[in-house]
Amino acid sequence: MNVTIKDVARVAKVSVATVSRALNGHDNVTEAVRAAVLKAANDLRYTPHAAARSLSSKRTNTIGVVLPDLYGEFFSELVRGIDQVAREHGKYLLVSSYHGHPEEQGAALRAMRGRVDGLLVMSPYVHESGFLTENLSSSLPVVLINTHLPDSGFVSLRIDNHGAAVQMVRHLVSHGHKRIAFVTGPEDNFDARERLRGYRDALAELLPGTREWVIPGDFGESSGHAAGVAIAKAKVRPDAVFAANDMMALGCLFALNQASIRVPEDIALAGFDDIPLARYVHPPLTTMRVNISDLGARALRALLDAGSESANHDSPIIPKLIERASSAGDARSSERGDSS
Amino acid sequence: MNVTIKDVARVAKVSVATVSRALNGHDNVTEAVRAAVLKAANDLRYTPHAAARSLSSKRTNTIGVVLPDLYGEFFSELVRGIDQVAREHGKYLLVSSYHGHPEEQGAALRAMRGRVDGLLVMSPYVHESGFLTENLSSSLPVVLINTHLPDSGFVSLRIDNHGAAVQMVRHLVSHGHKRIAFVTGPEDNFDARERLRGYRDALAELLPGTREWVIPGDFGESSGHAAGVAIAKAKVRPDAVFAANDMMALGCLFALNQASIRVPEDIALAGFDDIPLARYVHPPLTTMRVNISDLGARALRALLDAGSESANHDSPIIPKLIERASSAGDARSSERGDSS
DNA sequence: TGTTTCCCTGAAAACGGTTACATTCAGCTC
DNA sequence: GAGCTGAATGTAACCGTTTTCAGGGAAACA
Repeated sequence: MNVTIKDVARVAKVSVATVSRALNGHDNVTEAVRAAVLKAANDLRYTPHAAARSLSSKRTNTIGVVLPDLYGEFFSELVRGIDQVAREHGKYLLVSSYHGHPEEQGAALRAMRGRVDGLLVMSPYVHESGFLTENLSSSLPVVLINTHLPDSGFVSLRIDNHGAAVQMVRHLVSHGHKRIAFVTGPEDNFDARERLRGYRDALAELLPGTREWVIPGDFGESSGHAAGVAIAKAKVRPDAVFAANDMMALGCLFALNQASIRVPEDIALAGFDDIPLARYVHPPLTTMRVNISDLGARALRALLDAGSESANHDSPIIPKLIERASSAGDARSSERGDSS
Repeated sequence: MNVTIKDVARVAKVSVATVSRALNGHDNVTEAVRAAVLKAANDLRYTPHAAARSLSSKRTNTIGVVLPDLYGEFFSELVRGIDQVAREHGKYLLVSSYHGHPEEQGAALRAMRGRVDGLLVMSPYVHESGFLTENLSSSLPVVLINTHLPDSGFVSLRIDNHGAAVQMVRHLVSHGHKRIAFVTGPEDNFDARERLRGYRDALAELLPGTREWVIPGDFGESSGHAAGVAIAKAKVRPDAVFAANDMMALGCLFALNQASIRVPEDIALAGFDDIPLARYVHPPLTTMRVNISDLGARALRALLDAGSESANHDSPIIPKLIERASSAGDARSSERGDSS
């Protein structure tokens, strides 16, 4: 059996209430008594039982993080940002993933009851919004990350995918490209949709009358490769290809290489995300950098701020254009790694 | 206020004890009653309060994961493996990081009391073993990951860094290389030490009489770059460079490129880890692949198996040699990405 | 029909804290 | 010195479950 608050009380010769007060830093405790309690607690190597504490105090000091997948750079960066803020505030992180299945997500969300003080939820699947609202109805404070859930009333942090896509198209156009193809992400992914929408809007604005050129993709490298093959085979090729994420851009790059199409001389190429790989491939990839750890950090701050509505959490994260050789006029000017 | 078991009991017109039994699948409950309880619970959208439950049942269904850093590929892969097994067993993951400071690690470990049923701990810092044993003394089952803690009695999963380094040196030697330099990792890192030891042992065995050539590094890309610069400046250059991890190998590669030293024609290069980047650089990097998610999965399985000592968790994870162009005799034979 | 057995159900005691409320006691005031 | 005040401490209720124990009723048996 583990040592409980009663043991500490007995050793310190005070009541459990006093022990509780002393350890929690309440001010209505004599210094002498507090010292005695602390000493006893130390001697006994006492650690409060978290479950008991949260049962009576209704606080867990734990934040639930529910993500669609614990995979890859995006996830680790997001968690890193969240973790940083969490440790600043002495909070714990209960992470949970659901693999696409909405029921699983619902179960994960519901099981958080009594475990956490608040919830960080990311759900980029467009069709799941129903499930989401249904399972979030509880009284827990929630902050949504990159999740499309209009009029839900939840605080929601998002990336300005639309604006970033516009920015990228603008960049390509400014380099003289006219026929710009776009490789899409999964249809049910909100980010992918927004990027596509940005591409379309920018095209309409900057190159009125141009026909859009949309190639389906799924965010995977191989779908990018397929897109590249399709482009290589096309009678009329685009001047530039804008892929909805970097992995597809890389797949596309390989396909173009195989077809002996030079990047950027023959076709310019751009991606989205700025994954670490992007700067290392040849030519280095022009892309939109998203500060993911910042997204996570902001999300948790917003959650902890709940109540004080002062902060304007609604301003989206603005990705930053990272201009590298894959879209440059001069392919020789390559960017090197961080070690320079 | 949230709906409690009492509400369910009232609606189902039974006692709370019966509700508890019915919901937990005990067999001493009439089917009719169970159905009524389930219906009531469903209607009320009842979810048991986790803290209360674990207070009385002494089980939390949560596993604590204490890692040195929530950063990068290693972390996300490890957690992915752990998460997979966790969801298979309906467990939750409470993750916590400590940033180098041993006291922080101790605090993180102690604070897990009453929160988790078991602990997965990774602590690659050699000097921390004292703190570790001190804070792990609790009655929690623990599995160590890649942590050097001799004779502690804890189950410990590890990567065979020594054997893998030997394997790599053997590979380099078999390609005719005689002067093989080694770029080390941080001194207080156990993996780094083991790899260095493997390099030394292999050298002594395969090339007796050869002097070792050890260049300090810290696992960061820039230290690899520095090592490359040093090598480029050396009067007598090595035939091959074996870096204790891939990031340093990449840094080294850039430095060699800058110095117009060709890889692998002039100097062969090898890394360790097989990070995704490794196959994309030019030339693709020969390295040792470590199945990190498997490491995580095995660790959690070992933890859940605690008691049934049948499984032999002591067999280390054996990394696999991934032979790519950076160490090949013929630099032209390059390996492409996954999309092929 | 009376007794025994067994199964289902309910009452209540944990679990380990926090906290509202009661109590005590020292220090003041008059 | 009695009465008052307020701070320090103790007592006990409560948080929402699980689980032990006891009770009650039906089925089985004589």
